[in-house]
Amino acid sequence: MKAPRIPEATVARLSLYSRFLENLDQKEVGFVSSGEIAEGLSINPAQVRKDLAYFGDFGTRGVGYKVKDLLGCTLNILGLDQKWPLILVGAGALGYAVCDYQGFNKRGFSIVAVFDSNPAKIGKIVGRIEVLPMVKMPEIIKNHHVRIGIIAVPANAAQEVVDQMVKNGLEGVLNYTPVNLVIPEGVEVINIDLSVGLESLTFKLSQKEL
Amino acid sequence: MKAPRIPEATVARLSLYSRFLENLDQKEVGFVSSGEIAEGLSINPAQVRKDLAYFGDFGTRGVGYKVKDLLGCTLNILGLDQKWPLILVGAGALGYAVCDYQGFNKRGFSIVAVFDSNPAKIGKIVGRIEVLPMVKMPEIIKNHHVRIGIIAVPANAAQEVVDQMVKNGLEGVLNYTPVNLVIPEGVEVINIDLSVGLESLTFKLSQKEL
DNA sequence: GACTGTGAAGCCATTCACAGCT
DNA sequence: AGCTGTGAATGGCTTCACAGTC
Repeated sequence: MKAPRIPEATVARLSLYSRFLENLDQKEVGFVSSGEIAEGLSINPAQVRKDLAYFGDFGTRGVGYKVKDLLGCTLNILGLDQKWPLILVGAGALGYAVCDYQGFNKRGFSIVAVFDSNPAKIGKIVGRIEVLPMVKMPEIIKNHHVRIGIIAVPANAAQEVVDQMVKNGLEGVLNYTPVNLVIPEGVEVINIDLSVGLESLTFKLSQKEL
Repeated sequence: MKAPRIPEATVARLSLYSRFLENLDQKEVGFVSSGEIAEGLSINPAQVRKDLAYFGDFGTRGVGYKVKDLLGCTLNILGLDQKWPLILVGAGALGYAVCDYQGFNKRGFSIVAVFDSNPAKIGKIVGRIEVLPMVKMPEIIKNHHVRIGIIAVPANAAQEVVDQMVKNGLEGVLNYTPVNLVIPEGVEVINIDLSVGLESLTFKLSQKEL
């Protein structure tokens, strides 16, 4: 595998390709062209080819890409050929939703523990998993070799939570909180903002009136 | 207000600025510089100034921006000086989370109705709101002048839901489903993918090993 | 002195257009 | 004929650097 530095945007799309291919594979489609992928995802075909070509020559000219092979490659590149145990902090409504979310399970992720700082929540069951107190975090992370944590707590608790995660050696954080987390070099954070998109919509609809 | 076409990315950041300013205002901070905003959001200061300058000259050289004024302007630009009633389809865990999400309420959004196609869910209460059957959608949309809908259903139901939304005149859709929705020209869709970010993380962490 | 507003430069990403394979 | 892989062209966004203002 050669690695001439992959654009951020390409990685994000790779995830989309991979899921798209999974669907095709389930429908037992054998081959697919860049044009078909592009249409299914509302992307430019050249974009699809260029993205895939970063990682090697997967396609056959005149034919397209073999679904099974390409799917395997995308999973491989994304690191999904290995198991990624996750921990989740926050047993509120958002935490429940994350546990319940099919997109994680389907792709081989598994949440091995849910934590909450509220004593009233400890012991409750969130999607088959018992909620644990925060003090158990070090132990769980070590025993399950967890590298990634998910933050689904109220905004004012987010920094405190990520500090603990970092202290316990986590290398990646998925942050559902609208907070700009401060983290040391070497830890990766991905922010998913549930409401910025809504305000893009109101902006656009407001503009329409003019 | 002049409008020389605003970059997509600028609009997204405007939402961040606006929330950041709201926090400052609550702390009764009077003035703020582009550098301070930039630091708080991990952005380049020049970026902040350029973004804000698209909409007019809000700042004072040597001083910075007046928090209250700038906050008002951002809200105005984003269209948040008016009420945006929303409907939500999907009374599962994700739907609960969306209803519960403080980011919407704090910014003046209100969900006026929750719909679900599952008869077992009808009549249940989601965050003070009763779950209604899908057939009530036209009536609610008309009576409350709803323009934006939120989709939080399982993936396989998403297209069907958006079709109904469009048929009933909605102009904007916030889609939490990992599905590429097909919609007619003139309807705005924002996709928020809860899991793509996680796969960016696994990609990066996998690369680290090399 | 401090900070904004902005042309110019630089960088990244997307799209085009076509050569090359099957 | 059909579709991939890719240099070249385009377009958009970000950053720099500095003139202008308080």
